[in-house]
Amino acid sequence: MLQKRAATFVHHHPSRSYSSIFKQNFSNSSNLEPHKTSKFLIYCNTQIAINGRDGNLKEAESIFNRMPHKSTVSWTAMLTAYSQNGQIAKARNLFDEIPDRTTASYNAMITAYVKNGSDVEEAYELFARMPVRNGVSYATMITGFVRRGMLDKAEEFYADIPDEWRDPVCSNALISGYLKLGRLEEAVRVFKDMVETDLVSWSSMVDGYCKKGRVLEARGLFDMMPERNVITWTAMIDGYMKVGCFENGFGLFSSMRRGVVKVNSNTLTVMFEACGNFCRYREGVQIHGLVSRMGFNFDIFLGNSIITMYFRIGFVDEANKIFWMMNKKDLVSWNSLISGYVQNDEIEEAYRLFQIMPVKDLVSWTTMIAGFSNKGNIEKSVQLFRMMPEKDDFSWTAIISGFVNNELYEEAFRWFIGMLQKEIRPNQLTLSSVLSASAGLATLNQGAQVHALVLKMGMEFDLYIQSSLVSMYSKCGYVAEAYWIFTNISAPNIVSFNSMITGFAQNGFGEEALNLFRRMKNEGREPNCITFLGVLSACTHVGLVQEGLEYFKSMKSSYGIQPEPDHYASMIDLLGRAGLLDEAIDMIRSMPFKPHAGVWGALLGASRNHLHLDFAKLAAQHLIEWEPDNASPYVILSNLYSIVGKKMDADQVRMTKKLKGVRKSPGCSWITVKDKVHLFLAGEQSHMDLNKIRFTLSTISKEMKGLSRHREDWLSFDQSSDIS
DNA sequence: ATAGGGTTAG
Repeated sequence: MLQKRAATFVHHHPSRSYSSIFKQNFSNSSNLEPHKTSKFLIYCNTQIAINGRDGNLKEAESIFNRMPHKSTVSWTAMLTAYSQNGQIAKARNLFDEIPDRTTASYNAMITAYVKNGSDVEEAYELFARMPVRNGVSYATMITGFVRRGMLDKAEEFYADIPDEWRDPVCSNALISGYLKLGRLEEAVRVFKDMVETDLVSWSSMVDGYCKKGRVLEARGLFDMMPERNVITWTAMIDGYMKVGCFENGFGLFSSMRRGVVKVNSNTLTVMFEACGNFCRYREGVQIHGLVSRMGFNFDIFLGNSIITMYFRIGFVDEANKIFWMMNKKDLVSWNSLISGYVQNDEIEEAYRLFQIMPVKDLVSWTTMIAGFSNKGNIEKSVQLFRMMPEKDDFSWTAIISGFVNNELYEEAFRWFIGMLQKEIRPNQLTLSSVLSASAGLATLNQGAQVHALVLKMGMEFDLYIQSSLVSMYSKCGYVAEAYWIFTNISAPNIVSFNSMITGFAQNGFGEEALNLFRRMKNEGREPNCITFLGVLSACTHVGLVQEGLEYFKSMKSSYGIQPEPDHYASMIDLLGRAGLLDEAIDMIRSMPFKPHAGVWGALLGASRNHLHLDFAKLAAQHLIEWEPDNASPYVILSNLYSIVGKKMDADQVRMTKKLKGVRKSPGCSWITVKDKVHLFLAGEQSHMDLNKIRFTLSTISKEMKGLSRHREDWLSFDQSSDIS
C-alpha cells in the first residue's frame, strides 16, 4: 500500500512518459499543426508552474530552457517559479528579459518583491511604472503593506483605488490583511461594504470567524454562501477541529466526500492533525488507508501530518516507517520525527536523530531542550541551550519552564531575567511559566511583578495566564486576589476551575472549594484527576471524612478516573488527621500500587499528631527507603519519642541519622525580605530578623507603580530584584 | 497554463 503511494512521488520528477512527449514535440515542433503546438505549449507552461510550486526549480528551468516556443505565460510562470523558491534576483533578471510583458508579468514580479523580504518599496516602484494595472496589482500592493506592518498605508491605498478598479480582489486583500492581524471586526466592515463579493471574500470570512473560534457564525456564512470550494470546506472543518468539535469536523469531512467538491491534500492534512490531537486513531488510520487507495499525490505537508498523527497516538514504528519512505523531507519532517520520539518518551532516539539531521533550526533545538528537561535532565537542556546559535522567545521559554518543571524556581527566575536583559519579548507561555515559578517560590513580590508585566503587555485575558495567576495568588496565600482573577475569566475551562478549587483548598477554604466544585458539576463540566486532588484536599481541611470517602469512590464509579498515588496520599492525610489511623492503614494495604513517599509522609504526620508510635515507625522506615537523604523522618520520629517520654529511643534515632550522614534540611520555606529571597529555616536555628520581613500588598502596589514607563513596556520589568 | 484566499514541527 505504501509502495503505491511512494510511486506517486515520481510525479514530481521527469517521468519517462513526459520525456518522450517532450522529445517528440521538441524535435518535430516545426512540423506540428498550430493547435497541437499550442496544446504542447500549455502543457509545458503547466509543468513549469507545477514544478515551481513543488520546489523542483531545476526541472522547471530545464523545461523552460528547452521549450522551442515560449509565450508570455511561460515567462511569467518561470518568474513565479523563481519567486516561490526565493530566487528574487533570478526572477528580476528574467522579468527584464521578458519580450512582451503583460499585466500578469508585472503582477508576478510585484508578488515576488512582496513575498521575498517584503520589499514593498521595489514593489511600489514597479507598480507605479506599469502601463496597465488591474485589481490584482492593487491587491498585491495592499498585501505588501500589511506584511510590512503598514496597515494605515494599506487602508489609505485601498481608499485611493479608482472606482473602475474596485475589483473584489482588492477588498479581499484588505480583508485578509485584517484577518492576519486578528482584526475580525474591521474585516467584517470591509466585507459588508463590498458591492460585489466573490468566493474568496466569503471563504476568507469563514476562515476569519473560525480563527476566532466563532464557528457558529462561520457556519452561518458557510451555509449562506452561493458556492463553496475546497478551501472553504477545509477552513470550516479546521475551524470545528480547533474548537474541539471533532464530531462536527468529521461530519463535515464526510459530507464533503459525498459532494462534488474534491478533497485535497490540505483537507487531509487538517484531518490527520485533528485525528492526532483527539487520539482518534481509528479515523486516522481509516483516512490513511483512503489516501493510499486513492494513490494520492501527497506532498510534504500531508506526509508530515501523517507522521505527527501516528506519533500522537503512539504508533511510533508506523510514523518512523512513513518518514523514511518519504523521498522528499523538509525540516518540519525531521522536527516532527524528533518531537514524536520525545513525546513517546524515547529521548535517546530523539537525540540520535537530532544529531544526524541535515539542518537544524530553532524548533529542533527547542524540542530537544524541552525533551531533556521533561526527563529531569536539566543539565543537558542547559548545555544544548548554550550551544544554540540563536535563541527566540520559545527557546527561552523551554529552558525556563524546564527549571520550573524540575522545581528549580529561583533558577527559572534568574533565566527569565536573563531573557529580559537580552531584550527577548516574553510570550504567554513564558509568562505563565514564570508565574508558576512565582507560585512555587510562594513569593508574592515576584509574582505580582510578573502580573504587572502581564497587564502592561495586555495579556491579562489569556486563559492560560489567568489560570496561572489564580494558582500564583493562591499559593502565596492571597485567595481573595486569586478569586478576583477567577471571576474575571470570561470562559473558564477545567484548568481554571482546578486552579481555583485547589487554591481554596490549600488555603483552608474547604467549603468554598467544595461549593465551586458543585457549581462546576452543575454547569455540566467533567472533573478530571486534578480536580479531585483539590476536592479531597478540601475535605481534609474541613474534616469532611465521609464526604471525602464518597468523592474518592465516585472518581472511578461516576467519572471513570483511576485514583493515582497522590489521591491515595490525600486520603491517608484525610483519615489520619481525623485520627482514623487504622482505616488509613487499611487503605494503604488496599492500594493497587506500591505506596509512594507522599503516602508514608501523610501517615507519619498523622501518627505523630495522634502519638501513634507503631505506625510512625512503619511510616518512617518506608519514607527513609524512598528518600534516604531526607532528614525529616528521623527528626519527626525522634521528636515523637521525646514527646512520649522515650528519651533513649529519641537519641538512638538521632544517632542513626548522624551515622548515615543525612543532612538535607527539613521543610524550608521561602520568604521575601526587601526584594531579596532568603532561605528561611522552619527549625529553631533561624538567624532571621522577623521584623525585616515585608510581605504586604502595599509593597506590591509600590512595585507596580515603580515600573518605568518610558522604555518599551515589557522591558520595564524591575530587574533589580534578582534573587541572590 | 501565469497574478489575490486555507494546511504540517517547538
